[in-house]
Amino acid sequence: MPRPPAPLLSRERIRSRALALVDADGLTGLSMRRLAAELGVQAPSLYSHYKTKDELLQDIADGIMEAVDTSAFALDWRSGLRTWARSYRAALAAHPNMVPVLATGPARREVSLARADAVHGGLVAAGWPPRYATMIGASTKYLVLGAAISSFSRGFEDDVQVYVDRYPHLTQAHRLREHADQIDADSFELALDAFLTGLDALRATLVP
Amino acid sequence: MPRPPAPLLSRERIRSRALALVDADGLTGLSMRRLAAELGVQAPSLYSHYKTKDELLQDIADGIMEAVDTSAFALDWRSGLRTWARSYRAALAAHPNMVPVLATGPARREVSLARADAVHGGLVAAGWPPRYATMIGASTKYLVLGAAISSFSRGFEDDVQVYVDRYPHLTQAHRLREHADQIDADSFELALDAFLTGLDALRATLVP
DNA sequence: CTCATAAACCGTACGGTGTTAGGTAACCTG
DNA sequence: CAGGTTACCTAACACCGTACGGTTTATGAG
Repeated sequence: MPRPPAPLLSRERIRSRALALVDADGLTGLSMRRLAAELGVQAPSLYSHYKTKDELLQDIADGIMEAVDTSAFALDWRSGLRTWARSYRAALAAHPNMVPVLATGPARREVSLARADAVHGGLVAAGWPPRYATMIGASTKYLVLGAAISSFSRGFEDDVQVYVDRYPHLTQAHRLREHADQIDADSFELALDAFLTGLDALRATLVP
Repeated sequence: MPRPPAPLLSRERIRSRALALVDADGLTGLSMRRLAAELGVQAPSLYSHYKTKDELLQDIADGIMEAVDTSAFALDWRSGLRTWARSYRAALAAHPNMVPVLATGPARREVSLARADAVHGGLVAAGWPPRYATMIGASTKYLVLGAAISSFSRGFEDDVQVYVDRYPHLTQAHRLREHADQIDADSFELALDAFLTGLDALRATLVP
């Protein structure tokens, strides 16, 4: 079968099917052959649309980053940071298997850069010294990516009983195993709150 | 060559050589064949010592986690948390390529569990309600793992000039490119400080 | 001291991976 | 309508993790 009358593939079709595969079966569940098969096509055909598998993954990552919201910096830096962090975390939590790609991939992605610029700009506009704006942006990113990748719910295996007697202090945590998602969400909010409170205090020492 | 008079391999020899490979060339730089070659041996021979490649990686991860220090909880929870977070971050920063394994791997590793138990226990002993101890432990881990995996220094590529004019607010950050490691360290300290300050405030509302 | 067993190496091989090369026919531009 | 580009194909390369079985040697039991 040579070039078909109507294209069978498109970057968008490939990307969305690939993301579905990753969501369902993890990063290792995505292979070019398997993806091609799901699209009713042979593996090398994908290379007419993406130069490498990594380019495909980065493109998917770009799509995920578009859900991140930095608009609230128009209000004030606190809301800006909060909205940014929450939407960022939500975007990652929607596709947890993609987090390693998002986290380790280069920041050259257009979308990431635009977001970083908005954050930095918003903080500077609110009166933070540029150096602090950089650090606050980085710190918040730490929190978000850390929460996404080391999510509590992924931390424990299914057979819980093993640990319980060996590590008595963890009992409580294990008992809450099924509420792990809630723990994750609560921990993130706690961290964000504490962090912002701390920033307020810091700011007071900077701008008396 | 059958069983040699003196063993050519040992778990320790394999593990340390494997870690050296990962440190030098990243996770993708570690293959069983290549590792075996470096040890003067054939790939399948490694399977006499490790059941799978993943078991090897988890063993390496265990070794890294041993450098994490939770002893300072004996003093007070603030020092405990600080020392834990710093030593944890340092351990990861020493082997940044291993971070994805450390972050996504199961928490069933003996060493990780012992650490988590110490943290939880330390916080509870200091008067934090168990539920908060869990969240504070998780939050701190977010910070550490996020800092390790999304390290600022890895965020930007070498050819910097491309972005500078497109994203004016980032100029400052880029100028500091070569100080990226310092930015990482400073951002982490800032985040940790702010977080702890916020926890103090939170504790004041809990224990009046 | 013998003898069975387990251990630690080897070579071979299977099924998978990302990717390249070259072929063919349909599309798009001149 | 000619010619180049495009989007598919098949075949193949170089790798990957690892299962299998063979060979010898160390080890532990009687």
